[in-house]
Amino acid sequence: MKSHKNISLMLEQVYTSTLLSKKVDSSLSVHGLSFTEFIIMHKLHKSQGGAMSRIALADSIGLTASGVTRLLAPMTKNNVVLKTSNPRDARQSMVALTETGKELHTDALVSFEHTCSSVFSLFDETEIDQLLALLNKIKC
Amino acid sequence: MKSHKNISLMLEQVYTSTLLSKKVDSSLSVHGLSFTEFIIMHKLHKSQGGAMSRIALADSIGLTASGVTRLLAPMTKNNVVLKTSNPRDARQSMVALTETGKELHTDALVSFEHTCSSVFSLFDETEIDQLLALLNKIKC
DNA sequence: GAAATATACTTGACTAGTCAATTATATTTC
DNA sequence: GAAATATAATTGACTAGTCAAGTATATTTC
Repeated sequence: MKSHKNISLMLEQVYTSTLLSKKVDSSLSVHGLSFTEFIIMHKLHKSQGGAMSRIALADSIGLTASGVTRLLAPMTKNNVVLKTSNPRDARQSMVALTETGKELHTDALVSFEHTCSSVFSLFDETEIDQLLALLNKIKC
Repeated sequence: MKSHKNISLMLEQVYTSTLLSKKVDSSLSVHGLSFTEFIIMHKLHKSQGGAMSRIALADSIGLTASGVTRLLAPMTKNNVVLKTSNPRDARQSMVALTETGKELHTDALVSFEHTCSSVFSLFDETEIDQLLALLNKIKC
């Protein structure tokens, strides 16, 4: 029966992510970073121009604008990111990595890569592609 | 390069779960339940004998014992679950669904099934099995 | 069978968010 | 171009957890 499997899949999907997040959190803790903070830094690093608005950031990581505001507060205080304004739209405040932030990202990325490859070590490349394709087929 | 894909996969996996959790939370809110509360009720419902210790519950859902204690507090006050003792081990306090809890679970399960089938509507049964198998291959 | 160690919780202090309301600025509409 | 509406971000009040320390009971070790 399909509905039964749907339920198992949902539970398994969320359970797996809970454990994965904890694993990543503990691996990043040596850098003084949480997983979410790292994701923010990584998105900024990858972004065109190196700066993003809070809304763009929130959407890209699946959080609310409010959550992003709160997460950025300590990161700003710790000089990991900085706030600039967008001359085209005075409502927006753009966020970018500082030099310190860039270095921290580079360091943390090494730990993050380690954790990822350990967690997915049983996968061959085809399976990774398969899993990515299946995740993208979920209608969130 | 594989390490690059590992990273994308990790980010995608966690991002998807964030959105899924929000979707389920909003669907269960009409029953006054959070996703985690529903999971607790569902595990109790499925459990042999209908009662579980806090530790068993915590392990089965990927939370800490502490988190479970805090989650159960309001559920106990609202007469959804009840606490009993284990005569074989006085340290343990067992949790079970009340009659109210059983009815609530039955109702909420309908909403949950709906959400699950909507979210996985693009999947055929083979793909569900595939995704389940791949998730189980992750080394959490 | 007493002492040492391990297990099952619980609690205090904290982080990581959410939602609803508010403020400030942009955009649309007429 | 003034009024109505929409968007970006922040804040207050809250829920959902985490970790480290503490308490109570079990188990092991000698």
